[in-house]
Amino acid sequence: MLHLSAPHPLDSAAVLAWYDRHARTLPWRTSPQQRAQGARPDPYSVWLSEVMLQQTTVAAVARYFARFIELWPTVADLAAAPLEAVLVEWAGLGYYARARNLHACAVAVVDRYGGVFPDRAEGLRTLPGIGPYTAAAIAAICHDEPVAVLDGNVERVLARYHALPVPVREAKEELRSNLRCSVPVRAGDFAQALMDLGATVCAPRSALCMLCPLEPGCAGVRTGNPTGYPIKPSKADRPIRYGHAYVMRDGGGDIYLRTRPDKGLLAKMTEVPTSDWTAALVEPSYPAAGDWRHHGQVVHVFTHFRLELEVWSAIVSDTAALADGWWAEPRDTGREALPTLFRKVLASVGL
DNA sequence: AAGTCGGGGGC
DNA sequence: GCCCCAGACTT
Repeated sequence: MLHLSAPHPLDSAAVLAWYDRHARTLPWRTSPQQRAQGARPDPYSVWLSEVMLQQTTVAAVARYFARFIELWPTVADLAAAPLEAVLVEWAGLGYYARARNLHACAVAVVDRYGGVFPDRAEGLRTLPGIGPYTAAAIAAICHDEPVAVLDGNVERVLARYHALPVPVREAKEELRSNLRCSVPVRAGDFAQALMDLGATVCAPRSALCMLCPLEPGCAGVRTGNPTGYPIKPSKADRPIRYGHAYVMRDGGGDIYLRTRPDKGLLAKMTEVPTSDWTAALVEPSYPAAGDWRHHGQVVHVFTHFRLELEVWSAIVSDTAALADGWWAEPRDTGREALPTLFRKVLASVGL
């Protein structure tokens, strides 16, 4: 089914001219001026930033990016690091499968390609954690391969430009093939230009069309309601799950921590023990004997459900049954792979 | 094609 | 509160 009534190439020259004047300065970016003088971005930095930026804002990524580059300046350094160290540094950024795939990808690049990333999107696409978007982005930005770089920003720009009459998901491949026809020689700058355009001019709730280099051909402007696009699919309501979290401390004040299962939510990350998370709250079932004290609730919102945990703490003496985890000093929890949820739990008991 | 997978910033 | 973010992977 075709949804682009009159597909025509974008004015890529106008987009590039806009980008030459308005490109954002980002830590992982090579500016259009630098690129014009022959500078090429480092594929490792581009890859690292692209993975971190998946479904994640620039502001949230900046500190993590700097820290990873400081700790692991090359893909070989990252590949040589233990996965546990990578998870510690990723903690708080979310979508932890990205961190596991990041490490697996680094190992694969070293083992399969001698530490050099493939230069074409087709080759990049075979690596863990690199999907259609990321493969295209790396190949375009690093080598100017003329591929369509289609992220959420660009989807919005194109949905408005074409006044796309259906949700993006139903027309994604059509948008991709159409965009491919508009890619100029400066493929990397063009890709970053469209993403900057979506982030600054053609933003989710505001469209500054008078500033947009694509305004002359934009069907969304002609409808009089460009921000009405993209059309959103109906959203499912978020269920609530309930449970208990048990913060245990030994006689020395150390906190009992353990590793979550290999698969599923927050896989392989560090946690404090909790009950199952269920549709209705059940009575607490304390993991060890002690004088248990209630500390109120922690509420945490995940993508597809909302979690409300009752937080309990106790000093426990019989620690024999707590053998699968370890005891950590409160001052050392910054070096544990604790997701934000469990940092909230510790904070609620004053740790 | 739909579901799973975090967390935060902006409004 | 709600929306969305330089998406990938599984089923």
